[in-house]
Amino acid sequence: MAIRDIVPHRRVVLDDVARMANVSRSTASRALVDDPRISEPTRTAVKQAASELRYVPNAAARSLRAQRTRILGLLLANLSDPVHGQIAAAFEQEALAGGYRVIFAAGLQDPALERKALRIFTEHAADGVAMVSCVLAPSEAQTRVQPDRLIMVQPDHHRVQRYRGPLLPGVIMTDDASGVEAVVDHLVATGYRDIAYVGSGARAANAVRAAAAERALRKHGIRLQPGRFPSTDDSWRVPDGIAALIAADLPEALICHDDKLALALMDALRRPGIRTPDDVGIVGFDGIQFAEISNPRLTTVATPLAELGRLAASSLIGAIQTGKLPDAVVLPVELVVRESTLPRLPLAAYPTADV
Amino acid sequence: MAIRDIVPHRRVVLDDVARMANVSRSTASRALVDDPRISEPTRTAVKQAASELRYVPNAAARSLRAQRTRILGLLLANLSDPVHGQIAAAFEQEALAGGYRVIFAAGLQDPALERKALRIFTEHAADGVAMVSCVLAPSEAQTRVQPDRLIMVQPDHHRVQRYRGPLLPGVIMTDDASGVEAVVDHLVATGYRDIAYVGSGARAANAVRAAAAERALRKHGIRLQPGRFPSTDDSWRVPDGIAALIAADLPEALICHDDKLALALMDALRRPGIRTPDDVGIVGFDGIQFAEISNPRLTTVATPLAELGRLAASSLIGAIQTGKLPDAVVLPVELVVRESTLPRLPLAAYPTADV
DNA sequence: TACCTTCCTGCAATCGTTTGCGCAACGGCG
DNA sequence: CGCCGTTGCGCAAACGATTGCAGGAAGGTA
Repeated sequence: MAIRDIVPHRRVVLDDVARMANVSRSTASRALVDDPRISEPTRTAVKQAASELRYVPNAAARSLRAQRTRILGLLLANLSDPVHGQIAAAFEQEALAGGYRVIFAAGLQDPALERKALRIFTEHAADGVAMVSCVLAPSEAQTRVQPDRLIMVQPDHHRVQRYRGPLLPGVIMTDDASGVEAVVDHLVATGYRDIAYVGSGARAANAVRAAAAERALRKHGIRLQPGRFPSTDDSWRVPDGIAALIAADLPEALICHDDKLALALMDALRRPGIRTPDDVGIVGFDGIQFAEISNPRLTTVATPLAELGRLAASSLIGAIQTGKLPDAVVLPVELVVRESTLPRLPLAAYPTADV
Repeated sequence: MAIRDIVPHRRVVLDDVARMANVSRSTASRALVDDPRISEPTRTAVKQAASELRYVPNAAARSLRAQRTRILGLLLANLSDPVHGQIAAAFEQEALAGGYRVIFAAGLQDPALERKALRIFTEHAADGVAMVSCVLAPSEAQTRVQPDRLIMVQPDHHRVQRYRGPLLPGVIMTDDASGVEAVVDHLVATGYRDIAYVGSGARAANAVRAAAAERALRKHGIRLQPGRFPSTDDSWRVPDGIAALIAADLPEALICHDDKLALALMDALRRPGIRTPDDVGIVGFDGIQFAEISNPRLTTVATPLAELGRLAASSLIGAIQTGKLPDAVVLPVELVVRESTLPRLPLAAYPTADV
């Protein structure tokens, strides 16, 4: 039987394959998934027919019947953000390796958008959902998707809020508090005393990092003036107005909410003529790749971005298969000291540990 | 009838809604989509029941019957890349606004991965597919997914290869050649003569940009030595070896394959003590946001990244609805001159046009 | 009363798979 | 020869929605 006898102008379906192989639909289906009940010659014939016809199974039909979609929903703050880009890439790769597809949505720190995304995931009956840096309360999220198929990635709020109870399963946290503490210790050890925090208004992690900075500084007997400088919005440029404000009341060091802000701030401060690290030390958070090649290279707290994505995906897949969500985990972060918080030295004298 | 009488521990389906509203499944279905045949009171009752039961339609069942999934497949080079992140974000947003969901895959410049992704899109019966910066030949891609539902985003090869024939519909191109030409004109006008190109081996756009640089330079009577410097791989660090090579044979200006490479190269050249722009002019390509805040700020060719994403999505949706792919289009790019190709001036004297 | 519209609703088929169950055919064994 | 266990396959029923078609009720007209 030739291909053209079977294929009109319609998608090839399982029946076509079965017909070509002279077996029933059920046999064809079983042969394609290597069901042991099917004999070797039949299996071969079916596979041969399938490949000849370029048969591609229909995921919707399969999902409908199997009650399993092999789709993972990934909801994150912002697709274009380098931090989330790295997480997303790792998530996608891990999911693909496990045989799962990923459907994405950006929450943009907007609860309404996040709800909408969760609804979409539910419509598509995603087998699992991961939320990264979202603003929706975990309790609400759990009412909107199957709570035992939900992974949330977020900073460790508990540590800062001196929370002692048991942790929710399925939460993957980064130890932002320790990171900020390491930053403060480093700054103080380097000789900085007048230290300020600059936040990025819209971001979910802001409160945690700011509070952690406050506590860590207090440990050294240094007081952080809350609200000393206004928070910036989430854009790539720090307004000249804010830069001028900071320039007029210049601390010795600035802890920034994240790397992007740190880099943007370094740039904005160049206009009023303030140099890093000569005039002010600057440190970021996240450890994005641009921080490694900025000028000066940026001191930051490296978070395991790829690991976060991988772990979220693999935890989810594990939860789907075993029905059990992994316990909450707090991933360590690492202080990476680079040029932006060091007294100016000959370039060759800079530490090269991270190169 | 109370909710608990109807909902055991199973997902709510249309039948449940129908039963609660005392109508048939078909009436319930029609009421939910505001079919004019359904009377007002019935419609209201059904909607009331649906919301009370928190009914969410099953996308798989709907797609199966309707032969339309409202899913768009987006295949791009690299999810974690800032360039593609911006495109992806815009694509997702536009798709969502049009009522479409996006399923992603990263091709990583690997034909095998790209084929696999296309197969996945086919399995999910995506209504449309967009490929951004992919390496698969358009002709092959067209055999693997419905060719009239396929958008490809890529640099304009034709311009460089002096191709004169008709352009394939459904292709969205960026005018890389003009961009590079503008760069060269700018460099020459600024006084640079000894100009080299540094490529990034794995990237698809590399050949186009390199060839365009060669042609543009020839126009000014300048010869580009092909292979003067080795291509880098796609990483964030330029190996010290390559930096040393360049330092030893330093041109007056370097045209880099993209912004990431340009920034990485500026950084790598700092170690042998070469400063930008004092010792060498450097220019990138793409116009990523970090190029606006690097030190020095980077001269680059801004490509309309968000527009690319939006246009890809809206073209696709248009093609799905009208059945007709839009004609090929070439989007203009724009030279943005910043500090990295200017003689060192007092900071205040720099052009601020793009600030 | 008979008949025709108009409006609203329900029946049942359909989309393309997976899968529980039943049934032949076959060979071995007593 | 009769019985039984295996092996290999097919029948038909799901999964949850959409939709062509038909039918019942209500109202108007001759």
